[in-house]
Amino acid sequence: MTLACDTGLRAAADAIAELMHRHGAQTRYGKDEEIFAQEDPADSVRLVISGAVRTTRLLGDGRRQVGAFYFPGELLLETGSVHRFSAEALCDATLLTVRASAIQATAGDRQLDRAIWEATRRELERTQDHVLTLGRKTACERVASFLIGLAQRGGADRVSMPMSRQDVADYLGLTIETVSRMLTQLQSASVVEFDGYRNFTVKRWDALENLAA
Amino acid sequence: MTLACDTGLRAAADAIAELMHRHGAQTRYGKDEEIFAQEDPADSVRLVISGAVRTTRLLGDGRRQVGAFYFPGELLLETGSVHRFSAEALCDATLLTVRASAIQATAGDRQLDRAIWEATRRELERTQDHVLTLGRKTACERVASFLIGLAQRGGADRVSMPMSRQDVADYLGLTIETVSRMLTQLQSASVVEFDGYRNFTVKRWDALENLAA
DNA sequence: CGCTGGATTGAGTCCGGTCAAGCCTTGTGG
DNA sequence: CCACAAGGCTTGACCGGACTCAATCCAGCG
Repeated sequence: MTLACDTGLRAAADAIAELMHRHGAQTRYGKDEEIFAQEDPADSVRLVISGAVRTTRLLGDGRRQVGAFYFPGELLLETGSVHRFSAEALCDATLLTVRASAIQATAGDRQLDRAIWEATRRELERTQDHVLTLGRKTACERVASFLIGLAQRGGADRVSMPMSRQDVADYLGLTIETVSRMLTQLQSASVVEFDGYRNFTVKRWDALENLAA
Repeated sequence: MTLACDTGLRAAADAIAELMHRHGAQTRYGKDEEIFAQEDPADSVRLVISGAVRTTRLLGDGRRQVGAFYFPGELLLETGSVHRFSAEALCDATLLTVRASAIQATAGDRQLDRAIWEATRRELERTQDHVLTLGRKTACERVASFLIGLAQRGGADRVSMPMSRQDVADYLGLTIETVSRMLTQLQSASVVEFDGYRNFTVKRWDALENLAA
């Protein structure tokens, strides 16, 4: 578990994927099915195989904040002993779950430590970016940043957006109406083009990146 | 070093404090002096001895987001190879700095790994709370949450608030005017009482916690 | 087809931002 | 020790971006 330096990172990622496939149990979840709940004991690491997942927290009066979205190949891990978020499947999804005890049983494997460390580090960096977005960006900039994030992770030209407008709103600290208006606006400006509610293509990358600030 | 109460955690915290005192170089920084800059190589871990520190990020057009504040006993570590934030002293401050290479030289010390891991875990959790605050809380709730955080870390009855209104605003995603109005409001409601700009006492804890949501 | 629930669109409101004085501490120099 | 300057903080008036409420649209599905 070392701070800097990227050598061996790929190997670490492979190590955990391999370990998870060896020790993990594969589970299918239906749309909106709960994967774990807030306050549940956090004793597992999960790898998304297919589909997508959101993590959420609730405020006493029902206000909801989406913490993050997870796509295939990404690790869903909570670092404490109790879940601070709940997690639900955005759409039908398959996850590979490994109990922390199984991981500890292989303790001494530095590559594994390394992989979990790297996942946590990435999570922290993503969360820090999220703070900047929520703290200092306008509605339009938030939506643009969000679309960029999706498009970058998607890889393909036509980007799939499996979450609802409500999920996007709760992720960006906005309302569904505002999200909808901004998407319409971006489309009118020919920056992106939607086909259906859940798929879009980036038409003008430079414009989108400018709008994201 | 005030990490939680887990077994061995205290020991881990002590381990890093001890290591830092053994290998670290103590440096003094004046008010607003830069400790490290965004984009600088991140090759050190720092322990705050006295004073306080803020980390900040800038958007292209000058909008500023404060990532976090660090007080004595807290570790200031950036997990990647390059700083994603800059750090400045809030007031005159003393820090103990250890190069990552010195830490790697003692690799094999699991307690040390553990301490850095715990610090990162805490950082992630604090950042996640920050996201909830920025995404879903009102101005008043944000300020109340912030005061609670300060008061809890301070310990004493009379809480010191070493950062400026601008720092608070940039931390909470508000303007100095709004922060000021909320503080006035909380004081009018006898929830807190300020003496001077930089010190306050919590008068009604229950009310403050209610207001923080 | 018609139903249903999510998404869009519109009108009006309000919270927090902006702009502009004015105040208060703190610090400096006489 | 006081006077004064300067910068940070507060307060007020006004504005505007995002929220609220409500009507309508439309894609997906039975």
